[in-house]
Amino acid sequence: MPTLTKTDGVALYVQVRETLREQIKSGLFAPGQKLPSEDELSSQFGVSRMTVRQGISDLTDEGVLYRRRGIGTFVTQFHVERDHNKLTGFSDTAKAEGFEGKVQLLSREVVPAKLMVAKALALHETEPVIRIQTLRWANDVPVTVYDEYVPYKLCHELLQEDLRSRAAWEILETYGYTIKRAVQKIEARLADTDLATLLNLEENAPILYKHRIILAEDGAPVELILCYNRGDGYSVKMTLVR
Amino acid sequence: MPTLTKTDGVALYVQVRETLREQIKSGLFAPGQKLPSEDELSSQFGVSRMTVRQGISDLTDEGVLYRRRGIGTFVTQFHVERDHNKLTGFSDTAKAEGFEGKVQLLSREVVPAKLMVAKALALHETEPVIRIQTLRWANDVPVTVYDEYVPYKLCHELLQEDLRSRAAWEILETYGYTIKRAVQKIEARLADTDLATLLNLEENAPILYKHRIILAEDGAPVELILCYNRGDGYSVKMTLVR
DNA sequence: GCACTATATTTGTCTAGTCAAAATAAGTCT
DNA sequence: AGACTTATTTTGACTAGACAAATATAGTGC
Repeated sequence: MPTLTKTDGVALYVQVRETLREQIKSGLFAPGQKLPSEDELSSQFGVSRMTVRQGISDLTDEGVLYRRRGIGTFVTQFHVERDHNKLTGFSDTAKAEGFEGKVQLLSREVVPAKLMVAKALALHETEPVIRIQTLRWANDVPVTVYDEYVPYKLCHELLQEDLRSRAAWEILETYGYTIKRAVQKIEARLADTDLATLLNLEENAPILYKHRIILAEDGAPVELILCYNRGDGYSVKMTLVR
Repeated sequence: MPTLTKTDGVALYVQVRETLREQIKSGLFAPGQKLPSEDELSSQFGVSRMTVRQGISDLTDEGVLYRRRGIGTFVTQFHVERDHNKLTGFSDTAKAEGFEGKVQLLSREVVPAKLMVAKALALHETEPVIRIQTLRWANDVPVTVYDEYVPYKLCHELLQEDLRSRAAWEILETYGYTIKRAVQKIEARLADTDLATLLNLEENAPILYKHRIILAEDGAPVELILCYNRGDGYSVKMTLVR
């Protein structure tokens, strides 16, 4: 059994969770297989049962394990990719999916908020917002047009920052804002002339449109992103829970 | 303070959670406001602090509350609708969204699994699957074409069941299968002639295409749904977590 | 063989504490 | 006034137990 350390600052339940995840990934616990009971694990790891439970709970939430009262804890059969519904940056996604990502800045300006933007960002109309338009490339193919809006009062430094590797909300994180979640709405649309030109498509080609609001820890909206993805070859993945 | 009952079979932490949710909804705790400390709540509710914490943790996972160590627990500012990423049936959705839903059965037959279907359902090619095609209406407008596949060996009774109110996976639940999650892929496409006719659209109108695999508790796929939504007026909502 | 019963196993819930870490507020010294 | 220290509050992590509920298993009686 692997030994846990009590002094390196990593919580014991996190060490338990990651140890189990590693053992599952390595095949020590195969899909469908029953794990040792919580009592057994707690004595093997040398921690209390509640600590083991916290680690296991994280993995059941992720869908790696499932529990059945009176029977035991099991590894789920088919490990579909599980990290959907995660808010990740473009460069991280590029790295994970294995393509070369490039961001081309189209424009950056301070403009008064349109009604739609003001509504999404809980501002008054005509309040100044920073608007950033970018074109994103994957392996030298233009895939997405980004139209981002951030309240000017939130972070005027955004006008100087380098935008080629990070989205605006990732920069906001470095200024002390804690980004916790985002809500987005997905629709199917058709490319207008401008979009078609930028994305190198024919007019009326299918476009996956995303309306995304980035929320800080306290639930306050910090950014609005309107996102136009070319329809061919692009898809959004998500998991639904009963 | 509301009294919790120890005998009605509802876990105390669930009662704490729902009491807090009700108090927040009623405005007793306003957005941005600080909740009483966990110690205080535990003495007010008459339960241990760990029990209070479990209730609060559920609400932070939902995004209703957020905690800051050393400071306190707070109500999030803007209550965006939170029940995204939930797997719900068509009639439940209709009820929640407030439209009249109707399901029209187009065809139901047993066919050998195509490669794509076999792959999604972890079957061998040509294994028999039940294919169900339906057209779904909202307020007498055709909005979605459903193309569902269920392994024949899983539940042949599906050939007799009434499909007008429930999706196949909802019927599987009544046969003892525990549905826990689904993974789906969303794309933007164009309507072909058949789809355009069914959905009363012009050809090449935008279509939101969903490829959804329903998974049982143990992670085994029990159903594949190919879903074609008309693009105008239809959108998928989801939340992303950092 | 079949229905029922007792027993052991395992997860779910809960308690009553402890200590640590982070943030705030008050007080103290220079 | 400003920097530093100290005490207080609050959440985070953890322990070592307890009992309940669900399931499986073995045994018993007919």
